[in-house]
Amino acid sequence: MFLSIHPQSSQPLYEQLAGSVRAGILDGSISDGERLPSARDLAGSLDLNVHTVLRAYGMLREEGLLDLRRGRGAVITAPARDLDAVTAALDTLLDAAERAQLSPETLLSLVRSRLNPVPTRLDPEGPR
Amino acid sequence: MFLSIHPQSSQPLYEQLAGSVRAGILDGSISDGERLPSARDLAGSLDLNVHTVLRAYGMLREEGLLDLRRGRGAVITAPARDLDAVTAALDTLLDAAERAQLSPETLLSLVRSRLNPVPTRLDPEGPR
DNA sequence: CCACTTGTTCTACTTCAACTAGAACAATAC
DNA sequence: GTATTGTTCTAGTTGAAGTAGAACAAGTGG
Repeated sequence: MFLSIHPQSSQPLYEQLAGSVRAGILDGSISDGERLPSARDLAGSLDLNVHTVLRAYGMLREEGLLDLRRGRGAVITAPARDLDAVTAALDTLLDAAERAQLSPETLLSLVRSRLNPVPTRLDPEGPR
Repeated sequence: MFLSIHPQSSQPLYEQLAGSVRAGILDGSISDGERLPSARDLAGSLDLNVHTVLRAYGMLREEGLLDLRRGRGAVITAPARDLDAVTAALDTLLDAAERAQLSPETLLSLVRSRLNPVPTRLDPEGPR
């Protein structure tokens, strides 16, 4: 199981860690029912703080990917998914984006705007 | 021209602004050669600081989307792009992701990892 | 030439998320 | 019971984001 962290990245550590677990689930290197290291252990081996690891674990639980219980630890609860269509579509998208000479930032903006049309946080006044 | 900003969003204001301009270029509401408001004007109408707007403008310039010159302002330098293939591929991807029951976070992680395999900032030690 | 506009480049300050640190506590495993 | 492990606090540091003001340089337009 490869959980890699880049301390110099602009992405928050807990995001990186959660993303790493998600990627592991998708590519099959982490399978359903598998037990992740305890937060304290993982924090030790990745040289992170326990709270940072627990924050990532908490995110994954909210996404339904992880089951957390005291004394036992973190267990993957990811249903089997068929990703062939997703990876194929992603390949097509990246190819099309390259042909259109879209920068990575632009493509990410595009994807983000489709995934999250409006900010979810409380926004009493709305857009200006 | 719609440049909308959500002050409550988790995304930085300058990122939102840059993303809004990118989106405007893509959907045709901002066209090549068009002049954006001066940083001071835009900051006034969006209720932002001048530096925040200039930071967004600077990002867009680095991406080759904007030409900045003193006294004249900000002019779009976006080449015409054919986005039909991109939007079609994006539709397919979102559909496939929904079928596979991937959360938005997971899908974004997936796209990000394909766009940016390794963090670009200086990272003397590499992953741990 | 001259006044004005506008980006460029500084310094300085505030705010807040991210991260670290330590501790006490509660549920679970063995 | 004992050890493990997540849960929940408080508290502190760090750095990016954002604001604020000013001086400056290169254009625009009269």
